[in-house]
Amino acid sequence: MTQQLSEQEIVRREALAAIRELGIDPYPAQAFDVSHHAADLHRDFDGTEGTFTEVSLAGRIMSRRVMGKASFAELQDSSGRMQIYVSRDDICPDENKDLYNKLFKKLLDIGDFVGVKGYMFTTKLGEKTLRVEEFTFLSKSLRPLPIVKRVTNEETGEEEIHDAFTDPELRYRRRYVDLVVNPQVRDIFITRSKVMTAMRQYFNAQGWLEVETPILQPIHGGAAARPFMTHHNTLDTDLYMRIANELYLKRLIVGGYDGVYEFGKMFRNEGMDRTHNPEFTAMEIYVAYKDYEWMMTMVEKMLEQVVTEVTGGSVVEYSGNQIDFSGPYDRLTMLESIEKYTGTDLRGKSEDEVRAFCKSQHIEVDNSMGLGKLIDEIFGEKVEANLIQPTYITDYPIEMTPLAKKHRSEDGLVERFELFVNGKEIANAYSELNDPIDQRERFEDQLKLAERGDDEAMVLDEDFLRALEYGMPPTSGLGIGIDRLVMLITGQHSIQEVLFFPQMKPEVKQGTTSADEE
RNA sequence: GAUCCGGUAGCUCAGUCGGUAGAGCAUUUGACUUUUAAUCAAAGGGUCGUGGGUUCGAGCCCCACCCGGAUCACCA
Repeated sequence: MTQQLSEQEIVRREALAAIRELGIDPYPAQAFDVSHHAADLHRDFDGTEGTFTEVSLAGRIMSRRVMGKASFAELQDSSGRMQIYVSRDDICPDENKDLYNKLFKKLLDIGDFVGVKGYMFTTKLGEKTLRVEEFTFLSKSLRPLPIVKRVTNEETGEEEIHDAFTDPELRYRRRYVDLVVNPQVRDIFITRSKVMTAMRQYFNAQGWLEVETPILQPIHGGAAARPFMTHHNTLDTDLYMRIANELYLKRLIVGGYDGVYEFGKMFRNEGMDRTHNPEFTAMEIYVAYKDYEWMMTMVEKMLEQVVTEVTGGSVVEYSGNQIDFSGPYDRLTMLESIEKYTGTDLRGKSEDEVRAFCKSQHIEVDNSMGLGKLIDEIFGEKVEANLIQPTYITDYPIEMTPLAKKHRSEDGLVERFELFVNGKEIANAYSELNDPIDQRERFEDQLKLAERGDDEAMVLDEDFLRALEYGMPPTSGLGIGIDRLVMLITGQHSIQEVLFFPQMKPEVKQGTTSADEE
């Protein structure tokens, strides 16, 4: 495959060859010993001469200002940037000045990796700077990076960004470039990692076990969604990419663990938009001998701790709302929430009465909708968007929740809650159904839905029923959409901003014609 | 899936009424030993997303398609 090189790419390849001609390996194998990171030096060096005299840094050259025999450059490592001062006679004490005159001034490009050793000082303009005594070339960059310039406006004191690398398509397709030039993007993923670490620490401290369960499943159970299908050649059997791991985690509770949790990718063959990616991360946890009321208390404690550990406080700003994750959170049953936001109490109402209410509220309904579906529609239209502060909605209609236990006192409802924040669901939990006979009937109800054409109805999993027949303790289970939680905590409005590599259509290469599909 | 917006130099963008393709940064050459988007002088760099059409002439108008974004519908 031949590629058309731009002028700048040709120049960089010529520089690569010239570096080799100087006897310098542009891709040396040996390790470079790093003593500090840029952020450490900005924090710890107070300007006192004679401190920080043996400092070595490594990273990319991000800018360079050459003034004859002396130069300034910015070196960027994983922590940030440090200005370096390079003087010809410092790095070339002998007669041969090639290292400065040729390598540093001519052959070095923005994006190249270098290692520098020297001592810290403060320039007359007050910037902490590393004066370089030893300069080591570490890796050549053959493609120009986008040049993003940040400058502090002297009048307003605000940071202005020039020539920002903002095109979403390029940013997502070349996330590595995005991460190099946009530090705020790097920070989002650091926060994402911290969120997951803080959750793990919370669960591990309770003695619950982190587990892994199959991604390739013969039956796509545990949720209502269209799956991806694949095929195992040796077994000659079709397999599904999991849409949920719920049924496997419950099998582990049957097996005797007190608590199990899994952070896992789920795969759903459905539409994509600002809040949906075909693969996404869910955290599911199951704890024996507990119910959904206990789970609500656990979740609010856990989220308060996680948000506080990650952000330094319990309040997060999102879409102009101050969202406070400190518990306890409001708890409303679904019917109470509808009464609160519509003024109408639907308790004890018949399906026809509820349908008439929908029409009076201009909510679109059709005759295939049962009572549970109608109530869910009203909730979605009238209530959901109002739930800005973390709020538990409890006690859902039984029809839509085949894996939850029937309510201990309310007919037609199940012991389920969802946690809403900023008008969006971020967690879903049940007192888990552990009655194998009831569970079989619920699966059979789902089969009837499937026969009526519902391609998202849940599939009957005979082995899961067998596990329940051996006996499962009363258990509460919870799922949290990690991507959406991270969106909230980092203030992002697109799931693509919290996934390193969001799903994209394949890049089209020029000159190729794609065969017609279908 | 529907509607709207966008795709022009390595990057960010401008491009008037349809009449020779523009700027800043980046790149190249030169000057400069404490710069701060360094500065100064000069130069090179384009299949205007793809394919058709209208026209004497298309970045611009028309049609189709590709990619992306936003909104809506469905879903978590």
